[in-house]
Amino acid sequence: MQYDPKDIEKKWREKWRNDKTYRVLNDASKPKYYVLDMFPYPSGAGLHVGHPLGYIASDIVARFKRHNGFNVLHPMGYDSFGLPAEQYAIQTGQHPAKTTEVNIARYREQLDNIAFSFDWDREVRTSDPSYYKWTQWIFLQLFDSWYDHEAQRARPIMELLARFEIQGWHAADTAALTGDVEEELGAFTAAEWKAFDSRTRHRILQNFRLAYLSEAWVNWCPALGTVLANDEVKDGVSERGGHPVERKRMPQWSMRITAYAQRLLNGLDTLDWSESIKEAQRNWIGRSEGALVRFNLKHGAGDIEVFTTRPDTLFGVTFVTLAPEHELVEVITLAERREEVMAYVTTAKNRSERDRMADVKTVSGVFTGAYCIHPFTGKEVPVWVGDYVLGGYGTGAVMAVPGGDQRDWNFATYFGLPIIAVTEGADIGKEADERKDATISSEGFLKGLKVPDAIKRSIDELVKIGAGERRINFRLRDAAFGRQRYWGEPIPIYYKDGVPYALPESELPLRLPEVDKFLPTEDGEPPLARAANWNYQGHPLETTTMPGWAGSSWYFLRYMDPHNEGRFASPEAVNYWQQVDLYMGGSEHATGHLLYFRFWTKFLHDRGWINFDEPAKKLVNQGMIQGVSQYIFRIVPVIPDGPREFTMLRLNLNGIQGEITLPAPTKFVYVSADAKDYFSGLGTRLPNSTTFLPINYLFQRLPVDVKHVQSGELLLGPFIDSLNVDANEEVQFIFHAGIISRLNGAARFPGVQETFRFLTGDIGRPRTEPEVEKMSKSKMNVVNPDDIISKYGADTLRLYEMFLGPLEQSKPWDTNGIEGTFRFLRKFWNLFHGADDVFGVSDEAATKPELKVLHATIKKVSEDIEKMSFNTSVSQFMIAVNELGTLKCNKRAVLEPLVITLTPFAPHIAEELWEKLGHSTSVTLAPWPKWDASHLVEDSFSYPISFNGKTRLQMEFPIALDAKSVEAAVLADPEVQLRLEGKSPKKVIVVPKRIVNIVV
RNA sequence: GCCCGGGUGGUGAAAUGGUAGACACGAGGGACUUAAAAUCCCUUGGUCCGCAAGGGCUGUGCGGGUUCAAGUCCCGCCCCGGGCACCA
Repeated sequence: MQYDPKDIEKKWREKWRNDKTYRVLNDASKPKYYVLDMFPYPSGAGLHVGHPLGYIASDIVARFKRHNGFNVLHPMGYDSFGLPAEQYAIQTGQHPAKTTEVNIARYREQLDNIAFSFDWDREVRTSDPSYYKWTQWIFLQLFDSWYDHEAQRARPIMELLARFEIQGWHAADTAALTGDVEEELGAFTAAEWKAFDSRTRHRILQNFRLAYLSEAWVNWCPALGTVLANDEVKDGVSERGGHPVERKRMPQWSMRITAYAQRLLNGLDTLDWSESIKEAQRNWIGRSEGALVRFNLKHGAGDIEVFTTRPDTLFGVTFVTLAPEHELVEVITLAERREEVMAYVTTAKNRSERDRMADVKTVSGVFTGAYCIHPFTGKEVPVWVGDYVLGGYGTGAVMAVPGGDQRDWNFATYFGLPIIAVTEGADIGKEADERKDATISSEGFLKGLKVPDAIKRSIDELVKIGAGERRINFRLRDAAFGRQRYWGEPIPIYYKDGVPYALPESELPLRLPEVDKFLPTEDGEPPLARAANWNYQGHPLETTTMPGWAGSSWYFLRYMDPHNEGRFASPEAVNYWQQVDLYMGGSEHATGHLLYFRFWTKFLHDRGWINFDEPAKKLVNQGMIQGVSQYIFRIVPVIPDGPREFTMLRLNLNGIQGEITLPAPTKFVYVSADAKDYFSGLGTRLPNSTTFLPINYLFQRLPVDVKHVQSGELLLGPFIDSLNVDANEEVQFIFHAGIISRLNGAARFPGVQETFRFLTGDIGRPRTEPEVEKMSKSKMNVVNPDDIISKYGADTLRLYEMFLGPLEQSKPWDTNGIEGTFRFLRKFWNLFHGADDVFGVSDEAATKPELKVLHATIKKVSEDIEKMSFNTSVSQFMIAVNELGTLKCNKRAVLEPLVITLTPFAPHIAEELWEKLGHSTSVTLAPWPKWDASHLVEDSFSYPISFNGKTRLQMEFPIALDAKSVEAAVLADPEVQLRLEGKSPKKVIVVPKRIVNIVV
């Protein structure tokens, strides 16, 4: 029997399913290993070849650990709430739950085809009420918690209430209770607290809750009645529809992730994650040390607070800039400047933040007419508004030091504001001096100090005169948690007198209501406002839903105990499975998902629900699989029905050779990539001064479906079929050697009647031009694993994806090499089958060379899996099969252990052969073979003999021979002597079992 | 601008400081076959010398350095990919 994956793979898929081979029990008697993949969003496009790359790698590790006696948790599920399903629902009216269901079914089928060892009994879906019940429950815990910065952990809000009743709240509590990173709060005594009405108390508590309602800036699009993400806004209008967008402050549910900023930063040091991901998180958290400085206003009470990392440059301050959103803008602007300032503010703040940040070149701003007082010099400092200052970062105001900060310099130069040099050796006529190792040269007490000393000294001075203090600032902002959307978890909150209250736990899950349309209401309320009876005991329920990252922030816990109805997971399950041992996923989640994931884990730990505070010990990012698009070129008439006849040059390998008149060129004139250069000067003159194409023809580059391309050549038949041309319509191809065309299915070379076959055989096929880029439908370069599986089988796909190269490296998907892995499997199969294709293995004892191959393979593959170097393990398997083939080895003693080692990579073929070898239980349960070093010992080693590091000849010596004897033997060799030309070597280096190097 | 990756044959790639290019694709040649498929064998970094056997030189983005020995370590550049950012 020839190796035929089709039947084998189907057979085993069914058997695994029926036998529940991959079921995992919480069996505390075995050591555990938790392998987790980032679960997919089930999009309508289905799985593409990029998805399985990580899944296959983690599956190999999971299976390997299982063979090595671990109880392995390796689950899969779906991040099934999300925008695409909702958009589709808006367009088609289909309920997102329905389309999600259909998409999941397709994903499941595709995943099953690749033989992942998932325990599907543990599948979770974030959109399933039995799952989101617990997402809502965690939300309620967050709502019920505050962060104690002294104890560095979250605590129940009750404990804060108790504290208020005894101590009230004082300015001195700011550092302890809000960690200096949150909003200011007015002081109150214990007596005052007790006297507050419930509304006031709730309002105050919002400042402490980890899930809280606050005013936040959003991109509001009145026409769409919804809030847009930064990247949905371009040039102040919505990307879809081009409707105006305004920045608006709206009540929003937020997560106080900033409370965890320092711990999220510290925790990184304990994690076995890639340095690039950790660095990305560090940058995102963006801790900076500096000072808070207060500039008193010249007129009226109050001050402008600025945060600066460079208080040492204070003497260089020549103005202060406020963000357009800054609340003081309206207060301090002089009446006569009001109109101009407000006009600027309106335009500036309505630019999206991304726009403002991306546009470095344009400087814009306006003078408020107001002044503040420099804390050290007492001089008046003008206050400006500029959109280079962002409202959401720091205090929303900067002290501008044009001599020390380039952005301030640009602003000052543009508006003609004074620039003072702050550092020695600065050339402020050209640019700001941002060096952090400079010496301060400005006037005052900082003069002559190095920057770090000057920073310290300036803060001391600020504290002394009460104009500022040391401050740590984080770039990280609290995460917006509410979404004006339908397809997400409802937030379990109801409102009484406008005050938000937690829904009782017994009311969970708060199910998504039915609505007539998935659109906002006419007055801009989110879709949930359309639901009938959307209230709790007569009180309105929250109408926004949770963002996509809510469900994925804790899913790793649910897999541990997915059907528990009384808790998100039982303490026993959590204690047993603990952290994820290996987390596999894309690096695009570096700052989104992975940060929230860590945040929720820390929170659940603080409140005592779990006993660890990082979700995943080890993280591996699989590289991106890019698509290889294929482009062909086309000549199209600019006027579709205009005159068609034109003259072209006849081309061949030597270039241009005569003219061809195409009597009736059609709309389908394609140009092979190897001839495209002749068209580069389109409409202009070619080197021999003959116009090639009339000016009213266009030369286009367009992608062709990668399915219609093989080895860089266009497959004419399938391609022409895909064009939907009438059978009598002509399609022409121009390429290097000439022109071919097809009419009525037959093709002819101009002037000569020929068959199609002649043309493809003789002239070849039109070449396409490849380009590596992101996989996308529009580029027609999406490769779906199903096609490959139906052609070669899942085992080949698994092996090939691993063989492509190092897991973490991005690489283009290219099936050119896939034959190699398929051939390998066939050769592997043939080792067990005689020339007549009948299964047969021998029970003879293995020979020494056979054992060497076997043990070298076990060793290499075992070590490579631990290192996640799967491409090299596949190579080792190939080497083993080639060598065993040469040795004509069909011995059970060699092949049986080899089958086990191949199982993690190619489980179907391994199961089939294992069964043929006479086993009745699954090979997935077989213990991993141990390699024995004694089989790998060599008797002798062929030393490369090099002269000055250049290898010249080989000499074989027994391994046991010591360095001295090797040296003597080498020098005694006549050929070595010949090369020495009588000279005696300066030095001879002998590295046993490695090399001999003679220095002359 | 900053941060993180990465530059090795025609292609994907391999290489504890120790024989650069394993393994695979592709290409070329051959065997088997009516033919095809499949399989097997040989050649395959570049270049030069040689009828041949064989040999020389050169070669891991570029320029230096350390070392008996560098794809690998150090210094300085260039290029490509990805991420972040008027972050004060």
